[in-house]
Amino acid sequence: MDLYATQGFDETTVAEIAARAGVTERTFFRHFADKREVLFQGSERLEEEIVAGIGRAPGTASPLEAAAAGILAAPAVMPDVAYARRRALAVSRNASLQERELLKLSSLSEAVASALRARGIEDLPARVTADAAVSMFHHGFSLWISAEGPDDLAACLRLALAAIRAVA
Amino acid sequence: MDLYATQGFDETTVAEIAARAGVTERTFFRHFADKREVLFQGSERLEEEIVAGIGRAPGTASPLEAAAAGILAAPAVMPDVAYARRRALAVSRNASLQERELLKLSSLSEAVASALRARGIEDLPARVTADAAVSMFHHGFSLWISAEGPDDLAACLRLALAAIRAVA
DNA sequence: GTCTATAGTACGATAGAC
DNA sequence: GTCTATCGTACTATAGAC
Repeated sequence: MDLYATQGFDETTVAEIAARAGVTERTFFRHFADKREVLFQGSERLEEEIVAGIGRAPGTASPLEAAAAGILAAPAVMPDVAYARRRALAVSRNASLQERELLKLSSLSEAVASALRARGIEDLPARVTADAAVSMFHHGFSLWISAEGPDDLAACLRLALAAIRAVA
Repeated sequence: MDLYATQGFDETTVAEIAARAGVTERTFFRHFADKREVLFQGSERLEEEIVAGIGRAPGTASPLEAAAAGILAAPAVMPDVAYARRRALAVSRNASLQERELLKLSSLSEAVASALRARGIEDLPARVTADAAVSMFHHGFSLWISAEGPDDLAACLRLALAAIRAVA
């Protein structure tokens, strides 16, 4: 993060990162599939937490309610806001990092859809509800790290959910 | 597409593509920013058509109705279903192509959100409605190139829209 | 840990089109 | 006479093969 923040992502080589960490380039690639993956370490953990949150939702909950309950479990595994802002700045400045972020969000959508199908929801409704949940996470998170939104991530997520509900 | 289909994307070099086209590698990179971009040529055109469709929606339309009207303008600029299937197969087999596809969809979402803001809609509602529209496009398109859905793209898009409406 | 292929960039030259 | 298209070469860093 220090190297990315001071020099930029493209201007930072794997050799520099490895040297800073006291290992060789080859060791870096043993731990991370590629140079970008360093910034996406907590993503599986986040996905698991959200899926677990959906599992805890009452059986009477609607698809959107269940999915939203999952997203509201996210704050438990999020980093502090200062790190989140640093990271978001780096991502916003680099298209390839944005691509990777979108792939992670897409993976999250599939995990949510799968959890909804496990609750007996049909395929197409599960998929579009999962997309809505990811939209809720995405814009709630953006609000959180922006200057305007509330300091509390959960409050930001609820604002995003309210906006989604108002659409229909 | 022939090379990607027979050998796979990773196994196809830019040198091979350039040779097949009768130009040099250098010329290839003049036309395409990178190797993946070849498969995403019509994306700006699609974006323009959708934005224009939103512009033609009546002033009385709700945000979701206006956005959906834009998406329903998409079939006018889509390739034939056989090509779409070939292309989708190549993308599904390669993570980096999926990343690029998601970036294009993200760009589409921003364009839709911008068109909605131009209609006087506030920022957050515009963003989540745009995400819903992209979800409609994505799943309608998937249905179209799958074996199950209707042959008509517009009919597939309407099915996706109905599923989104049912969520809330 | 070693070796290597290939994507993609930088800089530059040439030449046809209108 | 400007604009745009092609091509040449040298180079670096990523990432995969072994």
